Amino acid sequence: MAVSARRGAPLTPEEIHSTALRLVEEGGVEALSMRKLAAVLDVNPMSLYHHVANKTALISQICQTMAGRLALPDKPGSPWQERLRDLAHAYRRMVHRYPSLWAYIHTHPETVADHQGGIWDVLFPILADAGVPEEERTTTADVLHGFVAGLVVTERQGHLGRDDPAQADRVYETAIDMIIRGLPRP
Amino acid sequence: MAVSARRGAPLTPEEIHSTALRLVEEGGVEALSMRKLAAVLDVNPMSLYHHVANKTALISQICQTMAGRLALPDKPGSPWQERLRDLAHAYRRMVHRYPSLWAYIHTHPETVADHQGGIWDVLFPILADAGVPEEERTTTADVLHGFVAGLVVTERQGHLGRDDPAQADRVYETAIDMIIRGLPRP
DNA sequence: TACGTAGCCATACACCGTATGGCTATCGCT
DNA sequence: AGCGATAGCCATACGGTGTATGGCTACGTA
Repeated sequence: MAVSARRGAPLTPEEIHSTALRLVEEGGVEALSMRKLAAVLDVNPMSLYHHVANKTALISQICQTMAGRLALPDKPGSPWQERLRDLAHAYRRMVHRYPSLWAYIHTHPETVADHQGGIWDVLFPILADAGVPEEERTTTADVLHGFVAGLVVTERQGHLGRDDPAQADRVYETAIDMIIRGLPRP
Repeated sequence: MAVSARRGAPLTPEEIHSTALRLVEEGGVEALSMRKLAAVLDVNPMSLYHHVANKTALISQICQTMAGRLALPDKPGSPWQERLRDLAHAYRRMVHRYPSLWAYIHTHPETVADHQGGIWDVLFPILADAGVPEEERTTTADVLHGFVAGLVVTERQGHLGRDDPAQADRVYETAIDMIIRGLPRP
């Protein structure tokens, strides 16, 4: 199969994805270039294109592997308020781990498929328990997701806890309180 | 002064900013390049650098001119709920007008100075009327801004009103309701 | 043994931002 | 009037980007 002269084994999509994700974690999305990635993998840049359609497809794929790493908590017995809070915290943790990639997703929504798997499977039952009627759950989920996403972006921008990370935690908590307070219809 | 051979008059920063903003409105931030801008202005690319420090400075400047175009409503007599709603709508209108530039700001917060002028001067009195104690107003403003920004981004991504723009209006309205409901402490 | 093909690579193209340095026409000053 | 400073413009060049094109090698299968 004409394996690379410099490397022993042939490339695998997994190897490409993980190293690309590592590059993004280290230097942001703008630090990921096909040439640099190829250099790290010790391969000619064009060899990547035998395993990846193009750069945007690659980013989309590593976005999905990142989303797959979202640690989803759900304690079915607990009240919906607590579960919603846990979910918001899990979301926050993930954004803090991959801030740059997350910003990319926010401006390129097409990279992530719609409303299936991951967060949504956890969020919908929570909304059901909170008394949101079924026909409103999709949009409510969208609104809540928008709120939390905007909140985390704001935090990433340095506001809410400019100096003190403990204060950021507190502000995040009270913001979640606000959401929980606002969710039930009067 | 050795005016351009091809143009009659010398370049002005205003001309550069407005044409750059036009390019961004038409094709997004990624469609703005110094070379294209120079071509539109019928000038050598390097001539731009006598009026603009570099590309990011240029973008930062057109961000500010955009922010200056935010139509800020404020009816001091009305209740804070109504004024908050008006502000959220003004924000939404602006994001819809310059979606790409807005996304850029969200991922490059350094482009816009902090907490002075524009929105904040209007938002702070509203929060005061809503009974938010002074020492919490900054973070509360940040949280609310995060909420609304995330909401609009979500809308821009096609959710909340996928098909029907009227439905998007309705959902936005109820989301603002939710914020207003959640703002006062219990 | 012959062939298809999977994997790799070298080259090239068009684009990008911008550092460098030189040209010219105008202004203020002597 | 003469002259230096300077504002505005431009040509060239460097290092970077994504990727189209086409050719090479070595393996699996028939």
